[in-house]
Amino acid sequence: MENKKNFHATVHYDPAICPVARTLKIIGGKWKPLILHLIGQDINRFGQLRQCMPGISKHMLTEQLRELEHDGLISRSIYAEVPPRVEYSLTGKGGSMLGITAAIMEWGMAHL
Amino acid sequence: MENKKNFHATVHYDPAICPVARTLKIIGGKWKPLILHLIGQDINRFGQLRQCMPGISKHMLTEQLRELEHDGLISRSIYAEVPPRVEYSLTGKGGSMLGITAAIMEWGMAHL
DNA sequence: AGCAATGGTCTGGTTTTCCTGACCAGGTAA
DNA sequence: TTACCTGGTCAGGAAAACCAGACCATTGCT
Repeated sequence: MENKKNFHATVHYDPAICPVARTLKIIGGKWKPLILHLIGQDINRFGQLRQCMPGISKHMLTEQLRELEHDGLISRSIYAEVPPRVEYSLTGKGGSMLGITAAIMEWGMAHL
Repeated sequence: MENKKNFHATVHYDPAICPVARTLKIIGGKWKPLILHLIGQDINRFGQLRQCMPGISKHMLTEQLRELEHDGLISRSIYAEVPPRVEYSLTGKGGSMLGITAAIMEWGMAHL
């Protein structure tokens, strides 16, 4: 126990290592799991996503999408049409998040 | 299409029904999934939880625990010792959240 | 007397999150 | 000409989340 008082109550746990804590740093916000879930359902255009997230502002949605893209979870494709169309899709890494959103959905269906 | 312009882009989706959105209302914060995960690991005392969540204040931890208790996910037991001991444990409903935290943990282990 | 231990509460202030509403491009349709 | 489409950007401010540090009770040890 070295220079450690109160040994019996200490917990040997490193949050810098904990995969739960670290994953939550990436998707721990208010919107991100929902965005990933929606894109996974092929709701993949900016306007459609907004419709599905009542109350979110354009600014915030843009910001969240940029962060997800930066973290390599989604990719963004622009189609040179008129008016221009933008589609978001899950990357492999992003698709692997669907296990989490599926667990969330299952819980909701069972308990709400 | 009734009185609906721009029909082709509308999405038929009700967020008040979406189990993902509704579940996120309960555990969508910064700390709650981690708290549930830790209690699931038998890290169940106030002081221990604090150690595992660097940066969280006593006030915030108290608040989150109270909300989880209010939502029926955890229960609180006080032992009349000196100094008094308090232990938190998962209810059945709370235990069923471990599927979600497990998915989060798995993702973290695979991708970080 | 003075300190340690646990599990908090409370005040006051900072930081993060989030929203509203205006604005933009560039083509198209009335 | 004027309005509309998409997918944004930007300024400004409100609200929510969050933190540090002081304080409290009780009992036992020194």
